[in-house]
Amino acid sequence: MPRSSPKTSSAAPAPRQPRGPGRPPKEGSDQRTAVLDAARLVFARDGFAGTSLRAIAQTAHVSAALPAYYFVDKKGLLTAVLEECVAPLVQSLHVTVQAAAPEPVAMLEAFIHAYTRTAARNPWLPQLIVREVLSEQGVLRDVFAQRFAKGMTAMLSDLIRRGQSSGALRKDLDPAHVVMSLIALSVFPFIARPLVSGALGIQVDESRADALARHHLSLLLGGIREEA
Amino acid sequence: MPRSSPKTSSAAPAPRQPRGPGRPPKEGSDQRTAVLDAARLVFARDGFAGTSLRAIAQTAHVSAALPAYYFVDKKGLLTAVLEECVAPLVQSLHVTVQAAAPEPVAMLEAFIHAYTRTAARNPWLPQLIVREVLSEQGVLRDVFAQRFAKGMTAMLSDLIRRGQSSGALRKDLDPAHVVMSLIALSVFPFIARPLVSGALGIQVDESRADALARHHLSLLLGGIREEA
DNA sequence: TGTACATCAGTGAACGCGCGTTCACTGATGTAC
DNA sequence: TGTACATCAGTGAACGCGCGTTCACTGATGTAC
Repeated sequence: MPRSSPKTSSAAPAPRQPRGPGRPPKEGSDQRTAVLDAARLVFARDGFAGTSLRAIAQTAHVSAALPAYYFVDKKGLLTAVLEECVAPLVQSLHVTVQAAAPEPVAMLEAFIHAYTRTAARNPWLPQLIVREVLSEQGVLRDVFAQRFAKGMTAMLSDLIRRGQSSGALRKDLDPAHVVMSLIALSVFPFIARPLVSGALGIQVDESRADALARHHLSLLLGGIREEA
Repeated sequence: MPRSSPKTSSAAPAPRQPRGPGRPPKEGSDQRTAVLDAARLVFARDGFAGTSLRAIAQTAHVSAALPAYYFVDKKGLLTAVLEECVAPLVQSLHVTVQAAAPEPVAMLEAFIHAYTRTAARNPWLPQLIVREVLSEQGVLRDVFAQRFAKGMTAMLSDLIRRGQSSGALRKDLDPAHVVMSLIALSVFPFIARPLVSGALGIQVDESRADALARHHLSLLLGGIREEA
């Protein structure tokens, strides 16, 4: 049993190596995936510090030693969740927005709709990011916050600036502040679900995702003040 | 040594009781306060699960047994933080907004400015609330989320509705959704500080609080679209 | 005033428990010949 | 094909550690008389 993650290195489908002796990884084995999925959910629900590897193992119906077997340690498991669960979603969000180019307002609409749908389908995503990546003492703050945040915010900032240049968007607002507000509106409903569904009575689920996105766009573009 | 918080029950200045025998609480003793302040900071920074009572004791420069002595247990300490640190700030926010009544837009401005100033002066506040009270498995979610959230959201919803009736605010937006967005804009910069100051380059501190509030108001009232 | 005593705030050391992590081991699956 | 062996995925039980919590105790501060 190798100490450095055995299957991780061979995670990419081996391109027809000489195939040394020994048993190859069983095709149908999905225990690694089971651990990863359980970790995603439990980390998001209970936080990194509040989660035990035993709880993850139990959720995944595997032995308590398996998480360490595949992911070396607890931090490695969180890293893997970000690499293998978060990264693809962020990447796909990027692609969707770029597909709506070049019209800035259209890209903005694409971002808000795509993000809202993604978050509604994967409620663990915003919770995990905010709690463990964006917060002050987040375990992987510097490593990953930048990795995902830099690209996304750069794209959005550029988008806003182009909108201002073309005369579609107000020029008296600071682009960075607008990006911050844009993210704030999109993200908040998913990280404060109990408040939103409890005190405000707003359902935040997949079926309401588009209605939510439409509200955000309407408010963001037009503001709440009645035009004189 | 009484098991049920010794000083907590006599925290309110005793109104000239018969004063039974024994030593009264030393006037200058502030160890209880020291623990409470340390807890406020460390809970917000590391999360409830990620914080040890020993860490709090060390921060407060008291013995490891003191937190339990004054606050019974870890949950009791968090409860006390909410009761004695959060509640007064929320209360004062209420008062400030009501003082701006009855004009809805003026109250909105008062809320955003007052909240932003409060959060900038007490960065632990939004972090603590979001992480430990509003999140799915928050330790005191049901007890306290409602206690603070219900009143605040009710006031804000009412305010938006009155603004719509008076013709000052757009009637095609759902009041509950507007309240959600209002809170989202105000709260987000403080819970995602590393993102906001890192990737977006926006400083979130006391000196910038008013500028931040002005941006939120401008965006919220007028939207980002250039008027035709 | 002095003396005996009650009560206080606060502590040091220990408790059992659950945690992350380790490791010798197992039995199924493969290869070599 | 059969047999000996290598390697795999995965586990059960144990490790030391830090945690929340407990409790007998201390010495300063007060009261009673």
